[in-house]
Amino acid sequence: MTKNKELAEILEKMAKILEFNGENPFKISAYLKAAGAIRNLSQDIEKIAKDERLEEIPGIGKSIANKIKEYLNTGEIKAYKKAISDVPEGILELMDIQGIGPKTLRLIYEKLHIRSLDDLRRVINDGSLATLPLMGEKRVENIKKSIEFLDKTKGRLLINDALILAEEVVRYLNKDGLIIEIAGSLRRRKETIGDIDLLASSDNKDRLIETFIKMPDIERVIASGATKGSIILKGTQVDLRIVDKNSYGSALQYFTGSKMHNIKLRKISREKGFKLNEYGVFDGDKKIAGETEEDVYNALGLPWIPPELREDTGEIEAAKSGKLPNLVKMEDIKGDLHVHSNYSDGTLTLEDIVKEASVYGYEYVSVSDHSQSVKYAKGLSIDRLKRRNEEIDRINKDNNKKNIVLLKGTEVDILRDGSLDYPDDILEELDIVIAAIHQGFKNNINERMLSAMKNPNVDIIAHPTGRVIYSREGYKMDIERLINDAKSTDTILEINSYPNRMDFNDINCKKAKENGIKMSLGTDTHSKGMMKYMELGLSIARRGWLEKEDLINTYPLEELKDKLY
DNA sequence: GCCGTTTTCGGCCCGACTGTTTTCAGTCG
Repeated sequence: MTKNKELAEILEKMAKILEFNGENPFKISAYLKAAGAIRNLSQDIEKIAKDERLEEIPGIGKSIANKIKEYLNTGEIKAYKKAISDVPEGILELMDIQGIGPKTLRLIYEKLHIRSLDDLRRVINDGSLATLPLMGEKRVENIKKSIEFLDKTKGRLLINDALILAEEVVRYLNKDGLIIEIAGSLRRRKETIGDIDLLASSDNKDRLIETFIKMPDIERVIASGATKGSIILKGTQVDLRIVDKNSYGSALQYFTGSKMHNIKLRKISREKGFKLNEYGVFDGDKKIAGETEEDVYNALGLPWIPPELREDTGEIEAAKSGKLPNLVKMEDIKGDLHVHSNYSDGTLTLEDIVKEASVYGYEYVSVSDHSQSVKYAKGLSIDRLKRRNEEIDRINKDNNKKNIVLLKGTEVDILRDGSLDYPDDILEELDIVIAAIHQGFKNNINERMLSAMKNPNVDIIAHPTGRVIYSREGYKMDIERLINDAKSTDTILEINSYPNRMDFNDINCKKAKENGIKMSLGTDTHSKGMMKYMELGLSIARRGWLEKEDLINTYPLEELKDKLY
């Protein structure tokens, strides 16, 4: 699906160029909408183009469809090539600076011949920026600070880091019976978060904003008004919005987004003759909903839609026709199928694992230690594996009354030649075999994974992910092919939710589901906090529209056994 | 540029905050 990504990026850049050229704003949003639609596609754009179905994608019409076809056929888009050649290199990145929009950019380009970030820094320092119309001391200062902020923060926060920061702020503000919660992309549980949005309801708005903008460790206050505050905290922008109780539901809906989801809802609202904003649903001057999110959706003739689905990727249509998925929930999860013990590189003893899992009410946990050749992760020799299994047997016997079963598992390495790191007779003795690559990242990843999947002892394939991989150059895996291979070999795909290893993301989940592939949630936990990681994994699954039956670790133990061996 | 149960043109979601100017344009989400 690399072409999907490339095309989405081109269309987004086109939108920026159009914006710089002061084109019709609706044309700009048309490009952005098309880009978003392609980015969220669970199908390969090349396949759709081949089937002549491009224009069936909402947001893609004749003109953009032709550009897509041109790109797929020739590798370039003439209109794009021309547009980009008319725009000075480096000017587009200036649009990422908070406080500089298209009008200002055009102005500084024409009056001061700014073409790069360095140019901009120069005119700030020599004072010429301040001489422009509508440009005063404060605006220059804000732009200066925004540049510093841009330099300092690289990219977006991973969801788990964003959650920790957001919860910190909520804890700090949450005094005096306040209603406060996380909204925005964090509530939708996106893998990465640009900024943190919080919504609150309070009798004393002024005092809450005051507390908010005076939090310790604040780097900068961007805005503070009567109902809204915006700060930079630890390199991340945090927005707080305060509304009255009777508008809380509509405000929560509004600030949860996504933008595209909201735009479509407003459209539906208009079609019904209503007006929808963050204060409620209005029929003329009469407010007909707003206190809860359910009310808002119901007023528009829709059932409540889970935040994780609100991306305008078909959820509104599904809601209309009563076909929303019944998303998998935490209470459906019967166990974790990928945990490391201190036999290999984890810190938890087998007893610790049982103890923690029993708190969550799990029925089983698979102990999936590394195999013998992964020396840096204390991979288990066959001897140590046997000893670990004996301990598991002992613990299971003792724990009968607790109803938790430890499964004998392994995360067996796929070696450089595609063979597995334990002989078949050893693998046969195990309950669950996960195969994964930890070495030879440059060589034939897909081929080696396929050969592992063909081994009847392999139940689950976990693909290489995360820090380990991204730090090695030349790593290349085709996830499209992985999904096809899993399908042809009837192998379960692991959704690995260890922080930073979430490249088997929601879009891939959706695609795998459409191909009828079963998946498993494996947290890859090495220390305390299994549940935290499981929640992350669950959010990927939910964003991928997965239902209970799509995940094998929602099965009770007996059914799981049938499924695996 | 896209779109259509007020269809092939004329719409396109809606409001808060800032800074500069004095009534509002620009930016953001």
